[in-house]
Amino acid sequence: MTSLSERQVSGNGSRPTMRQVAELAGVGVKTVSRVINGEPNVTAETAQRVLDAARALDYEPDLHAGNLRRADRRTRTLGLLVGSVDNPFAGAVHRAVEDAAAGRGVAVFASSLDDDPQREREAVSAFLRRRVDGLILTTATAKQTYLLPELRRGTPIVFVDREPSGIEADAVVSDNAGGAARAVEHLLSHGHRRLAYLGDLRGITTAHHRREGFLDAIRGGGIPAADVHVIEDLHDESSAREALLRLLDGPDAPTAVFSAQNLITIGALHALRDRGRHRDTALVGFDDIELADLLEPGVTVIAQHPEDLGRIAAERVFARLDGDASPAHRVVVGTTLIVRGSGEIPPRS
Amino acid sequence: MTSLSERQVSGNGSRPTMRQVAELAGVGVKTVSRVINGEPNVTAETAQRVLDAARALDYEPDLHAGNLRRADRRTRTLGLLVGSVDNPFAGAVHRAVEDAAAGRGVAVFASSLDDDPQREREAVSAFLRRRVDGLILTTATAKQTYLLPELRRGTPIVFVDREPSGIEADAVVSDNAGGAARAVEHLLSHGHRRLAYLGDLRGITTAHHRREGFLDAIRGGGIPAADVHVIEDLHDESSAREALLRLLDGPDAPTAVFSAQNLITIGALHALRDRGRHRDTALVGFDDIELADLLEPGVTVIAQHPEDLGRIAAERVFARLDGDASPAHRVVVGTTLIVRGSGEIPPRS
DNA sequence: GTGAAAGCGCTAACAT
DNA sequence: ATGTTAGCGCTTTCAC
Repeated sequence: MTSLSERQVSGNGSRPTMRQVAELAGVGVKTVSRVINGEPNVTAETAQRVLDAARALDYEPDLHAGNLRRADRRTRTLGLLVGSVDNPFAGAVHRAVEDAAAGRGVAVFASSLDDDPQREREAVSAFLRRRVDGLILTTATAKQTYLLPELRRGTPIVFVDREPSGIEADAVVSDNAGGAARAVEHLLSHGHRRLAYLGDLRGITTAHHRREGFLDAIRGGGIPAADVHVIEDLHDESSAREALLRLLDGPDAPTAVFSAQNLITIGALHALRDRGRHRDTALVGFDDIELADLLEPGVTVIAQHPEDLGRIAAERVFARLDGDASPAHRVVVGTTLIVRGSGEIPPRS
Repeated sequence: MTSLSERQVSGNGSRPTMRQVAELAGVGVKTVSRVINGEPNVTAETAQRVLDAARALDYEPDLHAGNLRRADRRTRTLGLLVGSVDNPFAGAVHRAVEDAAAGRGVAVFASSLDDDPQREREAVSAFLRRRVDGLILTTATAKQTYLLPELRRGTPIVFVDREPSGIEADAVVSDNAGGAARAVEHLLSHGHRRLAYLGDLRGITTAHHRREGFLDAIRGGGIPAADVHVIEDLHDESSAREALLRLLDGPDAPTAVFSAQNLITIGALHALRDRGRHRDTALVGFDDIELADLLEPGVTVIAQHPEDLGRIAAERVFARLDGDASPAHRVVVGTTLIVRGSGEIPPRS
């Protein structure tokens, strides 16, 4: 009859509004609003009429429209920035954040940065335009001063895995230096003196701390620096593999290797296999890897606890949203040495 | 001075609006809107004044507020539902969806279902309330008729990995039956007759198709059904491990095993190691697993291509959003047999 | 090239 | 217990 509301989209396009629900139920919009939001002062009977109407129309309230006027202006949405959602470590962090958020009716946006600072800026902006209530990030930038205005505005920002720089904000990180030192001590205790460090891009704070922990322990063990190979700026499996192959083929091949990151560990494992040296070269990896226990030898690792990192980071966000105005927290999550065989191989004599 | 705008939140709480940017730039809001959205009819000079003001205030436009009145009503947001963001298969799908979406300025919500139908309903509702432009889901429900109203309304809904039921919608799935059959043929060609099938929950369509493919190939190979163990309703590593341990310890232990899912494969690998049977029992897994090439023997698998599934699913969503009103597509992505050793072990004689 | 007014779907504040 | 009015931050429409 009326041609006013005709649409030419592929579906019929129309989404029921609260007004339509109100009309069908024969009540005012505010009554519908009360029912949908579980507010008091509605008789059970009216409430039922409203719910029936909503059901009949397959009504879903528009959260964003409501937010525009709502006092707390919460979108019940979080933004998570990680290296890549495809990485097992990030997946575990993500899952923990999601679990903490789901209990509060909060949905999670995720974005992969591939350690590209430019992507971080864009992803943060995309999330802020969507008015996320908080941000959890494994930063890819050297300094995060660009977040200062947003932080001052009251948006909870929590750094996970990597520490912030140029900004005082909550951070939840692994004990990178301690874990790396523990790996070295473990190798030294098995008699090794010629060690190699295979590390990630130097600009990444975790890589820096792991390297420092490694070198501190080397010094503490009285090992001359000349006996140690420090290879950095590796960033994926293939570069790590090639780097270790070069070491194995060169003079003074290490008798023990510390690989400072999961992909680097996998690259190192490949290199050792390539040269048939996996049974006479010790290896300890930082961050646990899938199936490490089924390899021969099993891969000894310094395991991180990504579930804890993610959960605690999410809890920090919610604490801030709940009004916690205390100074920036820095939470350090311990690492765990998991002995499986590769780290206990003695030096070749 | 004015106490009207005082807030008691921890930050100063105020977020600049387009109006404030307009005032600072000395122009009307509509002009700011034009600049922010890259619309024509603004002189370069005015545009610069607006951009300067926006920069000075650290202004981020409110996408949702704009959407309320905007003609296309697109939030530039997608909802992705997977088994768990912590699973490598889901991670790869997720990453592919994200990459396809990022190019279009679309952000992605992800949610883990743990194969719980109830969680699916809640997650879908949470996404619809946030007005996602489209939905990509690895469904956990037996029937998805509850999505019919939304689909008719024009919201693109694409099923990935598992086929829909009770609803005609786009679907992108692996060739589950074909891949499973290929696994069986491979095992039969190496002389096996006593096979075992270790499968996921029967309610899951992929599990069903893999089982059918397995049984078809068994029949095609002239193997009597009595020589085959079919174990179903396994759903994680530990249940798979225990199930295979029981088979290995029982009479008529299989000489070859087909594990129909990545976690099941890992459980099976553990069981074989537990009994020291990994070198004399053949194994082919469905879905590739990390480090499969470094195990001894290497793990032969029917690899899926999760990146393709995710990318194609996202492309379907965008095609629908761009007006494609053709009947529901069903895209089948092939699988790849990767020979690594475990699948080529001959039967014990 | 620019801006004022109306309105998107909802909630706050204030009726009744 | 329920409804009415204004307004959230933006885009649309239309005037200049």
